[in-house]
Amino acid sequence: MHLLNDNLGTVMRISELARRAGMSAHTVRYYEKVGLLTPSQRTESNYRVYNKDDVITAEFIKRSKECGFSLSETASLLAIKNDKSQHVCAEAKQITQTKIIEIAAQIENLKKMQNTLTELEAFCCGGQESAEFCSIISSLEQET
Amino acid sequence: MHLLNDNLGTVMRISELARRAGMSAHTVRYYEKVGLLTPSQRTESNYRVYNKDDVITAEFIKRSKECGFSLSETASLLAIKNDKSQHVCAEAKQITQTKIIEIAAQIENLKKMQNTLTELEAFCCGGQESAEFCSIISSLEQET
DNA sequence: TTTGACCTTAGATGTTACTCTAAGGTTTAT
DNA sequence: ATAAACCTTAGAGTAACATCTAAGGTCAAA
Ligand SMILES: [Zn+2]
Ligand SMILES: [Zn+2]
Ligand SMILES: [Zn+2]
Ligand SMILES: [Zn+2]
Repeated sequence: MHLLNDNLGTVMRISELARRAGMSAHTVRYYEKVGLLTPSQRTESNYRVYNKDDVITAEFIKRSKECGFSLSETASLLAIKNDKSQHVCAEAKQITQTKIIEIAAQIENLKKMQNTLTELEAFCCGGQESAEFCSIISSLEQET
Repeated sequence: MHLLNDNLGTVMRISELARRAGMSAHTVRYYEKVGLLTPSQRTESNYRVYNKDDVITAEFIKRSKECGFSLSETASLLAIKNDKSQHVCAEAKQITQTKIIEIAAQIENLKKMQNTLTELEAFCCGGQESAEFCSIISSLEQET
């Protein structure tokens, strides 16, 4: 039986949802398994059926990930989104601020690495001579 | 039987090596399993025995990790360190440059996240009112 | 009607780097 | 002698996030 003659464009199966949200169907099923994205219906033959709201949810997840939120943090944000009247701004802002701090720490750490590596690199000739006196290797060997 | 009466200070068991290199004994065994750090001997009762060179290797691994190298990249660097005459500076420099580029990309990505999050956060009141009009949630919901 | 695209499930696999457990043997100090 | 502290192994578990497989069912079109 055809899925949705009178719903064309508003209702879709997994591949179309995945395409629209920019993820694979595999990933969509995975998100369902971990409770992030449940299809609103099933066909008689048990195919997942998604609607416009599901697309919004899928895109929400996508953007949340792009902002650096983990799936578990995304779940918290989705819970707010899905029942806004039962949640307050403070919750969303808290999650966001925590993430900002976390990312700042990661950036700091990477910058330190970057500095160390740049120093290491600067003194290495990078030529075809033996690594016997390579500054990169000897810096890693000895402390300070 | 006592381990090493005539070797005190130069030879040690796993806990001492771990302590000196700032890692757990578990982790040392793990590094052995993946081929990074093999004890130079075993006692009669099969305890791992490490010497000064092993400490240097363990510290090498530690510093390499702190520079952002993965265990597999660390393995390549260790291979150079352990047979310097058969390797050239170009190899070490190549690994280092690749890592520098990789880290730069990570920093860029995190900075983008940071900017996005900071924008999201700026417009959210963070108060105890309903999340109905929360700018964080609605930004994640809609595109652009 | 048959091909090919699409869908279903449970569950295995992959990555990176550990971290821990169980069940037991060894060493050292009191 | 016995307890505390240490060691051994194989293998399971963790985190985060998928990714893939096998074995099969469904659907639309040529
Ligand atoms: Zn050189
Ligand atoms: Zn060099
Ligand atoms: Zn508000
Ligand atoms: Zn808000």
